[in-house]
Amino acid sequence: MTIAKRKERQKEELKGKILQAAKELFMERGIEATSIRTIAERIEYSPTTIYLYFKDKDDVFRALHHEGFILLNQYFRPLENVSDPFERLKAVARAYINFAIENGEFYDLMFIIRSPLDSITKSEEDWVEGKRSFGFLINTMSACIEKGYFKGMDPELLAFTCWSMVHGVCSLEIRNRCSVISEMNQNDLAHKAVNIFIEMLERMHPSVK
Amino acid sequence: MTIAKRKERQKEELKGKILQAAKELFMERGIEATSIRTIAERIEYSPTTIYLYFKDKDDVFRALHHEGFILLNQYFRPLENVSDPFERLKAVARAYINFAIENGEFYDLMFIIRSPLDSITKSEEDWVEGKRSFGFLINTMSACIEKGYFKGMDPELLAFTCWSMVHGVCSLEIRNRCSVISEMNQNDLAHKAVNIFIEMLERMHPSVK
DNA sequence: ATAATTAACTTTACACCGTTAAGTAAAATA
DNA sequence: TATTTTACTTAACGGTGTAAAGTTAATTAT
Repeated sequence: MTIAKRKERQKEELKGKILQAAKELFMERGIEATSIRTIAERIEYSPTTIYLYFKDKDDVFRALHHEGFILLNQYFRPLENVSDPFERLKAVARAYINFAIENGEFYDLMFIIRSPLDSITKSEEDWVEGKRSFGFLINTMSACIEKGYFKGMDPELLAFTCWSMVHGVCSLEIRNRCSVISEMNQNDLAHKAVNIFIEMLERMHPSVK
Repeated sequence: MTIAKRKERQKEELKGKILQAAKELFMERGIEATSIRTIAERIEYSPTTIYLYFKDKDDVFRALHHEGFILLNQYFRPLENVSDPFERLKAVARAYINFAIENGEFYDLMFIIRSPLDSITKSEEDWVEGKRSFGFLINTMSACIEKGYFKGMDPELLAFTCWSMVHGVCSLEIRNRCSVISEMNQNDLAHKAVNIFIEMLERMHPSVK
């Protein structure tokens, strides 16, 4: 029966190789240039072989989408040690932006692109990493509220609002919509905008009023 | 020479028909399903005819992109009558969201999609409508600052921050990233989030401090 | 040991896409 | 009437995702 196990392992290995090639290509050349055929070429298999391991192209990118959220959660994990919830909230915002800047293609796939997500929200099971990410934000927000920040507000709604703002900055940056801004402000624009947003959050704290 | 004029007119007419067909298709079925070939089919010409009127596919969508900004500016125009700058700022935010909700495909094209913009920022000339849109926001913001709001802040940076937030909400909505939010909050999520943001802006006003 | 079955992969093919080059028929000009 | 120009089409190239059928080697059954 050990021979069956080896086969199993080999299948798993090839699946991994496909994913690895897809990841490399889409990080090197972007998602647009990553086709089933180019993936196949890189691993030296015929294109249709990929369909023995993945349902369709979306299925490949769904796997990368999943990896993206694991990576994002790695950005978040160290922040669990920031004990003050409001400081943690600010740190989350900054970590999120750094993730976006350092992993533009992943960010695109996870939060901007249309295709593979429709099938994800239905499949639920691998979406758990996504929920963990947003969960961390909600928990942080709830802790803030418990500590007296943003009194009387709905943590989920407030978390979404913060996410929206930070996502807005990141997606405008990634999709090149920042050219309307004068050159003087272009540098570090994302962080500058988020600093303003954080300042707004600070002013909402009762002690500042 | 009147015959030449008629010809000129007819050429202009066909160009208009192409654009109209493209617009219909992309509003009905989305940009993905709007190909040169489907546009050609709808106007009952061969696909290659389109290339006699537009440089390439991007050129077609650049024209629609332009139309989109004209439409957005129509949402903004009535707000010029709102004399109080802070009220105007709030109205701009709401108008922007309404535009996005009521013209999802246009919004996608104007603020999310990758393709046709790279060529736009270079061509400048039809980008004027886009500049008018953002200019209106900046002017409003400047008026706010002049009136004592957001003291000492950079109007451009603050305008960008506001835009980011509102864009974040709209793009998460359009690209279906709101399913993490509980059903209770799903209704009118965009406006709920923006209301929170506006509340933050209000708290930044010195008189509230 | 030989025959039948299954697994892993490839070849071929279909229907789409954007785009270019060559061809055509009618209209305008010489 | 002959020539050129205009407006358009046909055919074709190289790309895409994907399904069906074919192939070859390994495994299992007799």
